[in-house]
Amino acid sequence: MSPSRHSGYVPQDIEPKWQKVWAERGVMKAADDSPKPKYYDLVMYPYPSGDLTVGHARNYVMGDVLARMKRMQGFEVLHPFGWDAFGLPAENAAIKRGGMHPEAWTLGNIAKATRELKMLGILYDWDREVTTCLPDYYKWNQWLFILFYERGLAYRAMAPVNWCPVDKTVLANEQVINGRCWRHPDVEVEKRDLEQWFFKITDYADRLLDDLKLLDQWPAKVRLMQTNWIGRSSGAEVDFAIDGLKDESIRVYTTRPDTLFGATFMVLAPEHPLLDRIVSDRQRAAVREYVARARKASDIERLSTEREKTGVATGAFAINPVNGEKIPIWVADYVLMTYGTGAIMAVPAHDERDFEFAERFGLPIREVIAPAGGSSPGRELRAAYVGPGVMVNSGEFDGLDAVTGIERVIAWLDAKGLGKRAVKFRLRDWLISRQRYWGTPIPMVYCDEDGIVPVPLPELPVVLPKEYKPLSENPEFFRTTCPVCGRAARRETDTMDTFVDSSWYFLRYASPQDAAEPFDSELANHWMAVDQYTGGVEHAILHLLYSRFFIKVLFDAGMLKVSEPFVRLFNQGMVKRFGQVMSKSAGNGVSPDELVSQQGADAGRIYEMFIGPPEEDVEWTDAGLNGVVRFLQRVWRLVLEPESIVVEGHDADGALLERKAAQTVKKVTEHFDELRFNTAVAALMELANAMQSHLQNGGERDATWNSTVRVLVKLLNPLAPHVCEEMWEKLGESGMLADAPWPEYDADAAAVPEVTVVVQVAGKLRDRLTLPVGTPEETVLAAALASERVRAQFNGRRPSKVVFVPDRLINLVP
RNA sequence: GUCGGCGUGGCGGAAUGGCAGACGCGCCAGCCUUAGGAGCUGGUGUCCGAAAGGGCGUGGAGGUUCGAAUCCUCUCGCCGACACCA
Repeated sequence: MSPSRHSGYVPQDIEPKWQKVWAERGVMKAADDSPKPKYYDLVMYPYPSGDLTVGHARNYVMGDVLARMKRMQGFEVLHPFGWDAFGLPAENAAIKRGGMHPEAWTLGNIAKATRELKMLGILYDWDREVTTCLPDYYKWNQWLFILFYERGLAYRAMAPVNWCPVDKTVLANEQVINGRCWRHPDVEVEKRDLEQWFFKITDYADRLLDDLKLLDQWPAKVRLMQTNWIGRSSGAEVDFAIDGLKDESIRVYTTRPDTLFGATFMVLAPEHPLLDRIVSDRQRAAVREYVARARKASDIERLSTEREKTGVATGAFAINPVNGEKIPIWVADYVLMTYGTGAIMAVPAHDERDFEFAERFGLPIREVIAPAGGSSPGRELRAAYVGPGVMVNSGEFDGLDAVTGIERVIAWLDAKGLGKRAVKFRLRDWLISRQRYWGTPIPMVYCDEDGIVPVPLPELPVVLPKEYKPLSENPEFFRTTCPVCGRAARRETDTMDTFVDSSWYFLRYASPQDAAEPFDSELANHWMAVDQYTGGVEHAILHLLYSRFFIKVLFDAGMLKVSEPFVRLFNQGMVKRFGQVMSKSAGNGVSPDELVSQQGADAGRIYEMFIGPPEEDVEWTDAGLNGVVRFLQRVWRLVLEPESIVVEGHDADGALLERKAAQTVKKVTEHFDELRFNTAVAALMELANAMQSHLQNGGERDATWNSTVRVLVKLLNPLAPHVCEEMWEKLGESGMLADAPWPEYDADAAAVPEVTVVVQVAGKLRDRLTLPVGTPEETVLAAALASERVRAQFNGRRPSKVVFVPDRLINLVP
């Protein structure tokens, strides 16, 4: 369907015209020194995959609609854009295209996507564009890395990695498919221990958790996901002596110190350092074999909860500190070395996993928490009881409520020096090393004399060599001299996780050309925090957590005054077509190019917003798009060719139209602010329908009409800026619509006169009804009837009176 | 398994305690047209009825309330996140 045939509305003519005007006038530029209040409107910057579809564009349209409204409302809007340009796909594409450099592929995609975004009329302040693969940007990744290092937040440690023995390279988790290499489906991935760089995010675990309370404009779901990810638990660490070994003890962590008397065995993780020392000669061979098997098991096997528990007795015994009991020590892979102390006291009566293990290996189960009133001595447990109850079989603690018991037992342990209160987190430190070419080189040097030495700041950036091959195989890159002693030394050849790039890019937008530091503190403090951050829910945990971490570190370093980066967060849904997420590679993509050349950018923008609730996944259909084209044609006719509308009646009501316009101002303003774009579009369609009825019913094109026309054009402008700008000009208005003030909400004009009706039964107040009073008699009647029906149905009585509040009282039923 | 979300016409969805189905798609009828995959007008939850009118209706069952798609309990179904975190 072509929109051009039945009105003067030809998007292909007007859209390029206005895009050029906006660019010339610089309406999208954010002034650092503006007296207006600032508004920082940010969409998550994309990976330039070369796959830009109207699906991704939906996101950017949302950001643009908000930016355009905020500008009209008198805010100085910062609406920048950039590219998450390092990363694996560029390397894969380069390999696939034999010989193409990742940089050429990436920059080519960026150029293409930029053109398409402009074509949709999305206005970014391109002067502030950030591209993370350019030395101008990644220099500051290196600078920040050294800052973290100097603050004790970057450290090196051994960590297991996925290793492909054929490619002799480390694989990302996503490149391991069913325990095998993605490029060699018949080759099993090995676990190797390598020295890796970590950021100490766990130092900030408490603050990252506590400050979630400040983020009241984030989706509850994301806050919950972060809470679970950080996973704070509190309990106690308890030392168990080892039978026959005087100088060693094993420390366990438990959240249930109240069940200490029910510990009937102990379990160590296969990697536990003391395992080798305590194991009995008799069990040594079996334990060795078990540990070797556990190491080899793939993550998938080991993590499966379906799998039956496995384990081996060590032959050693621990002494339960509360009662001196000797309990066997086992080794089993359901205990993780990476959480707590790598050792647990097993209380099968009150822990499901321990129960399962005890059943399997015939270990004793002793009840120490009895459900209230349910304690019968010697009763047999059929499953672990994890509910509330009273301590039993627990010596001096018998009879205590379990919750109180936790505190008492901790105090008791503390007093005797056997244990203490402890808090543990599920969150682990952030492993940032990547054995990849296409990323930010980690700016460190290894010297035989001086050890690990950061590259001096004036020597940054450590530039990625042009030649595309692994850095560890590129002597020109890794051969260097020690910044301290000047002797030959070796550079770090790992690059950084690209999540480092994205953890602070929104700060760089504040001073994108700053050559002295990653960002200008004063400007960053001016623009931060981000008022609206929009992006996919797939980043609910990592990107958002890492960014929050970065901001807190920079806050502590005195470089920022805000301690949280994003005030309001929104996660939009995905666009599907033929039931699948839209993408070029899936063959179901619609490109902005196609959309703009067929229906125009404005129709496409409105459709993107009208297609469904912004947080939901939506299905793209061509038929739905046609409805929006019709709407724009109708608007064009109403605004510029009203005489073409056939008059069929003579009962138009100017007051009604005025009220509708005022109500629409309120609705659209609120819905845009709340990002409920679909209902905002519906409200605008209602207004257009009301205007059309008005003319058809013989309404005058008087002052009310003219102001309604201007309200419609302004409210529609953020969604369909090209056509609105054109209509604005044709209406003979001076100045650009982009700078025109947003319509004022006139509450008086919008108010539907209301009255509160109080229905009384037998003199007692029973009901209040607030109702619009258009024609008073009808309204009263409607209210009364509704109430009467209710009374009749419910208790057979009828209302005796209807009371108008405040000033009238009438009898309804004689 | 645990946690969270969602169930409304032929379809996408409105309505967050007050006339269920706004708005749009699709469909039906009519107008206009040489023509229509355009435009305009009217209709379109379901059942009874020629109509006026009325009955039923928000996955299911109960409950709270004068009043429930909306709040509570249970249940069924779908989707998402986490997944042995002691």
